[in-house]
Amino acid sequence: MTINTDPQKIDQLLTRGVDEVIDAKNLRNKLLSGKKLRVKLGIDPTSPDLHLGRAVPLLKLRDFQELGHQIIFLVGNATGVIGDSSDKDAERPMLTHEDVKENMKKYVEQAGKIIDLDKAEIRYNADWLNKLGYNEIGHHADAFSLHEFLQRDNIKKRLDAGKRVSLRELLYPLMQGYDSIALEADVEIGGTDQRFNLLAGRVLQEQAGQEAQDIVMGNIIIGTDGRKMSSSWGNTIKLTDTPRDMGEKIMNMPDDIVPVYFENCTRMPQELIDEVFRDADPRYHKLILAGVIVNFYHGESAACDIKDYLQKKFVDKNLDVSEIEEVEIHKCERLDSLETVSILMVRKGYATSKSDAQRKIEQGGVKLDGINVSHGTKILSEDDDGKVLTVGKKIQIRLKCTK
RNA sequence: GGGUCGAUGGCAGAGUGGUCAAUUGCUCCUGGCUGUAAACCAGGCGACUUCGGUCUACGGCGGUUCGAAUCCGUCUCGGCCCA
Repeated sequence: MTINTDPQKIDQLLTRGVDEVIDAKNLRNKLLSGKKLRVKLGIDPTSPDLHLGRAVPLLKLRDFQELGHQIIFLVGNATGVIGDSSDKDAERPMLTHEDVKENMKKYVEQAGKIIDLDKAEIRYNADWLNKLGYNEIGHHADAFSLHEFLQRDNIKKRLDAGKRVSLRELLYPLMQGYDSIALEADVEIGGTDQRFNLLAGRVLQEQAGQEAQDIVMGNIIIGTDGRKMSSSWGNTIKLTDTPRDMGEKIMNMPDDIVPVYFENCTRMPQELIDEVFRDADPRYHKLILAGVIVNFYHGESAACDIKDYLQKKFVDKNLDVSEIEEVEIHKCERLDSLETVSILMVRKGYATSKSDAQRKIEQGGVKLDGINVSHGTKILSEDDDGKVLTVGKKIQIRLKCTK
């Protein structure tokens, strides 16, 4: 495949969703030269699902791929065990190899929704990192001073707060940096929180006699509640989310982060985005955004369906009963009857425990066909077949009773 | 290695023998308001329950006591200072 050197495309590549490029001039020239570049993105399998935040650099990787460059999707099965604390304000616990292995499988598959895996180089950094000995590690470590490490903002904060900083955490940048040597990377993509680690790659590559990689730092997007997107906050949109979940999360997000998502999480042309924002209605922006994102991850027909659904649910507010997710009522052997509302809620994860379900009911948060479920434990009956159960503002299901 | 302080619910952080399922703040949840969200206001926030209660929980284990998050011993882990 030939390398696309269209200057306009290259500009787009170096700016959209990008916070900073090092060394911008050098990278631009390389891209214009028509040379096929080796572009690396590493992701540690620290949680089972990729989310839209992680997808930002993946989309950037895709941009490179579309221009014809060799992309490398690096699974951090060695770095994942050590754990990077770059984006954390606390020490990250070491994971077990089993955890990492489990997460790894799903990662590659999910990444395949964004990049073309057939043309990508998929690598695992345990293949080289776990072969290093103290001799080499010592050599790498000598390229950095403790002072540099301590100057990192999050490390400094933790030290000032009297929190523990493990020596292990010093190893992380060395590992990520060595990956670049092993892969002979020309470019590395990462989030802005990765700055230190990304720069470590440059230093180590030069130490090893390679040309230093250029760095493309993608924006860090915020979560659906306006805070930093993080799996532990539960404010992520996961790539594995159903179209409906994706759509509803988007409709419920704060208005002012919508443009951020357009820029970083989609590749909708800027002119079209401007067009969308000429309409002042935030709900309209969100509807479009939901459509674009669902289209990308779930396909066109899902996107049409979801826009229709969201329009009805959030704008027209007259959702057809038939469009509400159907949940089957189970039997409850202990009660010798059908299950109760609270058991159903716990089973479906709408409440964390029966006590929690009971509280929601008592507070008037649970309705059956628009009527508050009364105190005590409402036992469902066959008469409830087809009735709509609402829990809070967001959950709505239609009950189904099979005889 | 020595000294010293400390470990409490998702987080922060009170409590220092019974009135503690544990003050308070944040997060979170529910209701109200709103086009959604936010903000704001109100309530809630261990589990189970026949709604009388019952059980589990203040780093682990063991002890003192009628009774322990609180006292003692020991172990594990962390901060700070010294070497």
